[in-house]
Amino acid sequence: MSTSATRRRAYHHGNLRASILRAAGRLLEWKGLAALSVRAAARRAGVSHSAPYRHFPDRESLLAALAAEGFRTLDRALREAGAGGGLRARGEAYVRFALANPQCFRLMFGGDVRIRRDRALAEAATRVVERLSQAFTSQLPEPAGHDASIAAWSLVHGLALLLLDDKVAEAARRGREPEVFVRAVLSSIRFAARAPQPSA
Amino acid sequence: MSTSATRRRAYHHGNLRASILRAAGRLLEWKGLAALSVRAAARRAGVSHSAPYRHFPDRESLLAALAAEGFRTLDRALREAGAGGGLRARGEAYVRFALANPQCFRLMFGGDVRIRRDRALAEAATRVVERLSQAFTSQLPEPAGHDASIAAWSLVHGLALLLLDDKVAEAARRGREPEVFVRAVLSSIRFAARAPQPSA
DNA sequence: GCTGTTATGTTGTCAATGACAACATCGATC
DNA sequence: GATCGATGTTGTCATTGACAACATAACAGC
Repeated sequence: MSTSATRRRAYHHGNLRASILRAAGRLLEWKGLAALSVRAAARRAGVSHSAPYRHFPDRESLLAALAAEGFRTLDRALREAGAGGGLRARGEAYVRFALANPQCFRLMFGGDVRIRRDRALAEAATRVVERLSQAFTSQLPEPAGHDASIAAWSLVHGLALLLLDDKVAEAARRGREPEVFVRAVLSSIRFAARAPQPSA
Repeated sequence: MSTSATRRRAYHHGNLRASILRAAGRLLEWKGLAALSVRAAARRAGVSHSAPYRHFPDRESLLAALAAEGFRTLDRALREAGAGGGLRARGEAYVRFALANPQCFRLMFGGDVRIRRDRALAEAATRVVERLSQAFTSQLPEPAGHDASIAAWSLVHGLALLLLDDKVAEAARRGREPEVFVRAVLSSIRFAARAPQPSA
């Protein structure tokens, strides 16, 4: 299992970068962003407190790598959802990802990591944005379609965050399963392509 | 000006709690949440490094107080917007508040403060939620109205955060002023008062 | 093989921070 | 005017991010 660590705890770890990322990812989801320290990740990976600095210049770079990973996963989820279903399927996939990886989602959009600082992160994020935008503009006429695509993204993004924050009271859910509730909320909206009454 | 500090730097500050809050608020907006340390706030208020602990049990309580203040301000803004205009005015006020107080808004909804832990905070937050919910359910028929109110909230909330995070590319704005852009995006949506139909 | 060079971990250290304890000072009350 | 509780200060500790100096492994060329 432990690649090269099995045979006898070598001085050189073999794949420390990946190990640190795994450890950091678990700490993030289990204990939250505040508890994710470089040193804690190092401890979990079984190396010295400053070993991670060989692979990540500073803490923010480590967070950026985690966020980039998140964007790639989200991108995959959106692609898969888009293959079978339409816009609504994509929206549900977006919210599902957020609910499944709450801390990661918050990291990706929380402003704790400056996206521009990390090239890989910037690219991964841009890809997601473009995918969302394309999916929409291909189905709605310009130029209103572009604004509608922002609106749709805002809708799923906001819903995901409100659910994560537990801001949506239990009462509002009326006992429905998350999946069902999300579908209902997303369905309560129509996009105005041009005239005020598109009537689906 | 400086209330009681003018006459000669008394041992007892007079109104340290408020001073700390002011200092913390400025640090928050100027330097961001990460740079808002208890000690920095104390320095700015001109007191010793642990003086704030007399008024706030820990750092999170200080943040909670700031967030509560934010919720109260937001509540006022929503009330004023609701008096003159309708739902859309409220939505625009919501986004406007977020853009005017980015760090505070993030603090209020970022998950860094556990809302339940602080009574004042919980009440202030609940009041905002109820106001938003009421405004909607009074204009849309139940039960779809309730889901639509969540959708509307999600919409403005998500839009605010995407704008804060700079996730919305310059291109998407097409040179429009923020106010105009927000109005356009919010206008591209209609609420389905009744049966949700699985369209696209 | 041997040696030098470079990438990768380790140990040691520093300043900043959150948190607490022990002490100082003020103001109100009897 | 002595006492006591609220409020502020000083001192201290463990944790953390960050860096420097050192150690070890891997590999190149000879």
